[in-house]
Formats: sequence, structure tokens, C-alpha cells
Amino acid sequence: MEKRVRLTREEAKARTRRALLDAAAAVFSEHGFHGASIDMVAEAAGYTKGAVYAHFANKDELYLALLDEHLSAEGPPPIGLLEGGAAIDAIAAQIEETLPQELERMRDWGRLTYEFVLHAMRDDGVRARLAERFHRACDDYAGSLERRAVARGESSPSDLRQRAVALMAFENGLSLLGFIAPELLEGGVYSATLARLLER
Amino acid sequence: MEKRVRLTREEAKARTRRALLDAAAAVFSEHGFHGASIDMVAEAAGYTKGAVYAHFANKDELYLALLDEHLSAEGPPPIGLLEGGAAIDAIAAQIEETLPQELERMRDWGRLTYEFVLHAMRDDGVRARLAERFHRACDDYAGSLERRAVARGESSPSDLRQRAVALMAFENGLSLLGFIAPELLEGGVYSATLARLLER
DNA sequence: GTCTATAGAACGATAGAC
DNA sequence: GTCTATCGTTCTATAGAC
Repeated sequence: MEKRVRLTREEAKARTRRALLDAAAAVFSEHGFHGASIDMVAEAAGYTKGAVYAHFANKDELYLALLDEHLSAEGPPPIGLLEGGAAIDAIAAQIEETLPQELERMRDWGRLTYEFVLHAMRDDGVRARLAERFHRACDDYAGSLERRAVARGESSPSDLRQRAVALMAFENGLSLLGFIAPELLEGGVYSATLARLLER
Repeated sequence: MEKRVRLTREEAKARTRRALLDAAAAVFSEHGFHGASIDMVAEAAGYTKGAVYAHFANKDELYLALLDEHLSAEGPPPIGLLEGGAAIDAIAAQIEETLPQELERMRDWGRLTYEFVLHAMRDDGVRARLAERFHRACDDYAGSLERRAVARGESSPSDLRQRAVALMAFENGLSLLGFIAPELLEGGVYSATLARLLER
């Protein structure tokens, strides 16, 4: 028998939100952004539409909440590695080793990403909300690069933001290539390019 | 009165193909890949479905033919500039100047691209056909880099292909960022990163 | 009693079937 | 071209926490 403690309102609300986000992750990943309906998400979480709209303004914001979790939870692969100030070679080795699994794991998310980018290209309001996330991701990269410089006892490069954008662009593009023509990624492109982009 | 010369069969065929491709470009760009139908393309060109299928195996191949024209006609911006062996600074200046118009001009094509990538992610046959184009584009890049080295009287770098892939990935990613958050591209990211990627 | 999270009916838009 | 099903969103009623 489970110990059933009565939940306070806030606890219940948080629990519902979690359930909705988990359900949304599963349903979106299976049916895509366009193919998934709010009803399906609600039902998968054991609620109804009303619950979804009590927690998220609309379908777009539901996806964006998912994206936020994705960005803050894992971040793109190298971001954590950078901060420690490890040598580029060490980072490169680590990256090359985990790249295939990383790409595989990203397939579902990649589909969602492109669907939503497409959606955002047609609606300027959505585009702006997604742009906020890009800016935040860029800040995270810049922060990582800065902390890396500190950890290595170097002065942080003056073109931090430029490098952050370049890294973001490169990773986005590389994941696209990886989905379509993964052979192109063999031979250490990722690590070699990372080295060039980090070079002082 | 127009001088109406009788066309040979081959000329007529080529003219029809041209008309179909032009129509496809217009219709795809207006309705997207998914939203456009073969009927719409045929009608816009003044033919019927039969004409389309006489020239292209299916909708996918019709798009791929468009992509082929796109790749060989213009190629990505810097590819022509690279070959002359101009200094990076000169290339950079040229690129930065034309970047905004370039991005604007690419909006329609970008939408088509992402739609087709998405489509390719779901169908492995299509994915493979698209991958062929990626490989060819990569070869073009590598060729450009090689000719650049020759023009500059340098020995061509040993990691030509790596650099070619890196350039492709970077440009793909940058165009995605440009669609969603163009502000991120201000401040010379493109040229500065190009310089880093070309560096010996 | 008050407030709010959720259920579920209602509405307008849109796409697909026929 | 019409009809139907479906979906995103809005609105209202209600049950339960405070």
C-alpha cells in the first residue's frame, strides 16, 4: 500500500505540470508537433484539455516549456566539458567517443526541432519566442567559454559572443548533416572544428 | 508575330522540363513541399500530371532536381569567392555586406529545405537521395578549397574534407539562426568564423 | 466562504472525404 | 463544391484546498 499523503495545492499543481510535460514529451516525440493534439497529451497524462490550458497558454508554449527543459537539463554536448578547462584534445576524444549515441538519442528531438522551426518561420510571434531561447542558449555558451577561460587562467577572449554563435551554428548544422548523411561526420570533424573555433 | 521555329523532339522535351521546374519552384515556394500537389505544379506550367511524371519519377525527385539546380547555379555564398584566392579579409567584407539580402532571399528556399529534411528523416530512401546531394556539395566545397590553395600558391591542406564538412555545417546552422534570430548574426560572426575555419 | 485547478461543453477554423 | 471530423482555443461549472 502506498502511503497517500494529502497534497497541498502547490504540490498538486507541480505534480500535474510534471505529468503534462512528460506526456507531451512522449506524445510529441511519437506524433511530431503538428500530429500531436492537446487532447492526446492531456489523455496521456491522465487529465483533460482544461488541465493543459491551466498550465500552458497554448500548444506553442507547451513545446517551448519542453525546449526549456531540454536546454537547461543537458545543454549541447560540449558545453559541460568546456567549463572544466580541459585541454581541447581531451574534450575532442570524449566527444568523438559519444557522438554516435548522441546523434541517435537526438533523432526524435531533431524532428521536433525542425518542425517547430518551420512553424516559427511562418508565424512571427512564435519566431520571437523561439528567438528568446536561441539568445539564452547563446548566453549559456558564452558563459561556458568564459568559465573555461577562467579555469585555464587565461583572459577571456574579446569575441566571446561571436564564438558562442559560431559554436551554436556549427552544432546545429552538424546535427542536420548527421541526420541525413552521418558518414560525413566520420574522421573527427567535430573535434577538429571545435579546436579551430576555440583557438585563441 | 513571333518567329516560330519547329522544335526538335529533344528541344521540346527540354523546354517542357524547364517549364515544369520553374512552375515547381514557384508552387513549392508558395505552398511548401507538403502543401504543393503535382496537379498544382502541372497546371502552373500549363501541362497535366502526365507531363510531370514523364520527366520526374515522383514528387521527391522533382524537389531534388530543383535542389540540384540550386546547388550548381549559385552554390552557397562564399564558394565562388574562395576560389580566386582572395585574402580572407576581402572575402569577409564582401560577405558581410551582402549577408542581409542573402538571408532574405533564402527564406523561401530555407522553408523548403527544412520541410524536405523533415520528410527525409522519416523515409530512408529519400534520406539516401538527399545524402547524395550533401556529398556532392561537400565535394564542391573541397574542390573550392583546393583551387583556392592553388591560386594562393599554397599546398592544399591535408584535412580538406574535414574543413569542407565544417563549412557546410556552419553555413547550414547559421542560416537556421538567421531565420529565427537574425540579431545573433550581427557583429561579423560569419566572416570571423570563416577566417577561423580557413586558417592554416 | 473564497479561490483556483480541472473537467468538459461550445465555437470557429481547417483539412480531408466523397 | 459540400459535408464531416478534428483540432486549437475559449468559456463556464464544479469540486476540493485553504
